[in-house]
Amino acid sequence: MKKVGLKDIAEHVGVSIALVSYVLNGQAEIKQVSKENAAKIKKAAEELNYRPNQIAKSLKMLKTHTIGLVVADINYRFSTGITRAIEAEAKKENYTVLFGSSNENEETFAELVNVLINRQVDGLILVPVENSQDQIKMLQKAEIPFVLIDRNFPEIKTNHIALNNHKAAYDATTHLIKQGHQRIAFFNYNTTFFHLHERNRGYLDALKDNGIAFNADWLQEINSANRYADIQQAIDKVLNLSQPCDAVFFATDTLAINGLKYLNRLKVNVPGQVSILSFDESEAFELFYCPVTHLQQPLEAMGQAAVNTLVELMNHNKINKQISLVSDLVVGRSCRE
Amino acid sequence: MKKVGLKDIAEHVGVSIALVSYVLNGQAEIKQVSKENAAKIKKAAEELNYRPNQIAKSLKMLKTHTIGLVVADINYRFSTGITRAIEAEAKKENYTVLFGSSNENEETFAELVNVLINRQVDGLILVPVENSQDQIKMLQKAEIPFVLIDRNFPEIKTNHIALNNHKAAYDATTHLIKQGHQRIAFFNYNTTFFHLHERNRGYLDALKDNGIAFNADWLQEINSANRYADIQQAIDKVLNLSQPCDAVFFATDTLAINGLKYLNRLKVNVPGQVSILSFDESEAFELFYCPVTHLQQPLEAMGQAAVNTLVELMNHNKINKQISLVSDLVVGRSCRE
DNA sequence: GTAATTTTTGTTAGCGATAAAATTTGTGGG
DNA sequence: CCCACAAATTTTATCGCTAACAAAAATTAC
Repeated sequence: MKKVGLKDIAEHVGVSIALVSYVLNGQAEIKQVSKENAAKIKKAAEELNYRPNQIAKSLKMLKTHTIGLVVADINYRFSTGITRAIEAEAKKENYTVLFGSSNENEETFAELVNVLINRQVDGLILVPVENSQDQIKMLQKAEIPFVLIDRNFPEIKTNHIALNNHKAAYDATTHLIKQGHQRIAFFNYNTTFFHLHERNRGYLDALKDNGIAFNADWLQEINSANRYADIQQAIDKVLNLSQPCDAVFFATDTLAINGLKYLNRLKVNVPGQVSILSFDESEAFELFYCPVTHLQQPLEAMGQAAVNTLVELMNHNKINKQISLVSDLVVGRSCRE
Repeated sequence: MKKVGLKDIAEHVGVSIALVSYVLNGQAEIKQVSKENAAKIKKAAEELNYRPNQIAKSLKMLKTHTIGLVVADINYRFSTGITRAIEAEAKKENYTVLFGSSNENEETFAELVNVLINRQVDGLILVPVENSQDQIKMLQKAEIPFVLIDRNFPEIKTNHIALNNHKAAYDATTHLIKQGHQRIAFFNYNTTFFHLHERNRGYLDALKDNGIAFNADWLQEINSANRYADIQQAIDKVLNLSQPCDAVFFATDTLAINGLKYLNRLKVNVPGQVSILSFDESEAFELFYCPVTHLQQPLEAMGQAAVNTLVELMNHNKINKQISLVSDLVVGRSCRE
C-alpha cells in the first residue's frame, strides 16, 4: 500500500493541496473553506487513512516539537521516574520526547546529544555525566536550548533543576542525630560531581552543627567501577572501628542496595546493630526485611520544572533559572528510634 | 548563531551545494571530487560546526533510520532491560530508537504507535497491551514493518519474539516438585494475555505429568488494578487451606514483589514455611533476606532477535519468524531443598 | 449590468538535503 | 586547431508539507 499524502487526498476530492492542508490543520474556519469541501476532505483523509508526514512538516516549519532527553542510566529508578514525569508534562505542552541513556559514559553522552541535535530536537533535557563540561559549553555556544537536571556544574552558568542536596543530606543526618545516633557513617561515590559533594557537605555540616566531632573513617568513598567490593570493605571498616558506627547513610540508592546486600550476608541486624538511611528510592527498599528510610526526590515536580523551563527557552525567552527542590524523608523502619 | 547548512559551506568555500553533499557523505571518491576541494569542504564543515539536518535527509531519502519501540511500562525491569538490548543492537545496525511507554493502556498504546508512524519510523518493535489486536491488524494492513516481543496474539499471525512461557513455567514447577514440594500455588494476573495463559498451562501440565492432583485453590488470579489487596487475599487463602501450600510460584516479578512485601509483613518464613519462585528478575529479589529463585529472561537475545528480524522486514524481505527463547532458572535461597 | 467586495480555491516558493542529468573544464591525439 | 573523452563541477527536480500570494467565483452595491 502506497503512502498517501496531501496530494492523493487533493486528487481524490478534486481540490488543491492547499485546501486539504488547511482543513486537516484545523484552519478550515480561518481560511474559510466551504463546509462542503471541508467535509469531503475530512472524509477522504479518513478513508484513505491519511497520516501526516511529520518529517516534512518539521522541515517546513523548522520546528520538530520534539524534546531530547538524556538520562544517566535507564536502570536507575531516578531515570525511569523522571522520564515518566517529563513525558507526561511534555505531552501537555504538545511535545514528543526523544529518549536516550548515556550509561554514565562520556562518549555515549556526547554521541547521544549529537544524534538528538541532528534530529533537530527543539531542546534538550540532560542529566550530564562526569566530565561533560565541554559538551555543555558547546551547547551554549551553539545556542541550543537545554536544561540540566539532577546534576550541574557550578563553574558553568546554566538553567538547571536539582534537589537541594545540601539541605537533604543535612536534614537527614540531623534526623539520625536527633534519634540518638552518635557515630554516623556516610557512603558516597568517589566522584567529581558537584551534587554528590553537596551531599557530603550537608552531612558534615549537620555533624558540626550538632557538636559531633567528625571521624575521617566515617566518610567512605566508593569507586563505582568497583562498587560491590569497595562497599564491603567500607562496611567492614565502619563496623569494626574501636567505636563502631551506629548508622550508615548512603548517598544513593545504588550504594544502599549493594550495602544492604552485604549486610544481609553478614547477618548484621538492621536497625538493631546499625541504622540505615539512603538517598533516592528503590522498589528493593520495600523488600528488605525492614523498609528502608530514605530521601524521596520530587520527580514529578522536577520533570515539570524541567519541561516548563525548556519550553520557555524554546520560545526564545532568555531566562536563567536555577531551581532547587526539596526531598521528602520517607520513614521506614531501618532506623533505631 | 544561525544554523549552518550545506549552502553555507558551499558559499564559504565557493563551490556548489552538490559538491559539499558528495564530500560530506563520503562520496568524494566515487564522484571524483578534486582532493583540493574535498579538503577545503571538510575543513569548512569542521570550522563552521556543520550538523547535517537528518530531518531533511530523511524526507529526501524516504527513510529515517529510526525504529520505534513501545514497551508496556518503563518501570518494569523487563522494559529497561529490553530497551537497553534493543538500543545496543539497533546502534550496530545504524538505527536510532524512538521510545515510548504505553503504561499498559490501550489508548496510550495506539497513540504512541501513531505518533511513531507519523514520525516516519522505518519499523516498530512492540510489546502490545491487552486488547490491542485492532492496532496490530491496522499495522498489517498498512504494511508497516513491525515485530512483537514478549507478548503476542495467537489469532493474528505476526512476527514475534517471546519466551517459551509454557516450557519456562513447566520446568520451574517441575523444579519445585523435584525438591519435594507437593502443594504449589501459582499466582498469575487475571488476564487475556496469551503469554500469561501459557504460564498457567505450563504450571498445570507439570503438576499433571508429575502425578499431582491440582487443587483449584492453588491457582490464584490477581486483578492488576487491585494488585496488592488481591495478593494479600490470595496469600491468606493458600496459606490457610486445610492443606496449606508449601510453595508459591509468581507469574511475574511485580506479583512477586507485592507478595513478598506481604509475606514480610506476616513474618512468614521463606523458605521455612513456604518456598518462593518467580518469573522475571528484580533488583529487589536480591535484597529479600533470602535471594529469590527466579526465571531470568534472555533480554539480550530477545532484543537482538527483535532488531534483526525487524531489519530484515525493513529491507523488504517477506519473512515470517516466530522466535521462541528459553529462560534461565537462577537459583537463590527462597526454595526449600 | 458592471464595478467593488467578499468568499473560496489554486499556484507556487521554499524548508535542507540528494542525485540524476547537464554543463564546463582539462587533456591528449590526430 | 579541432574533437573526443575524461574529470570536475553545477543545475535542477524532488521528498511532503505550509503559507503567502494570486486568481477565480460568488455576492453585493449602485
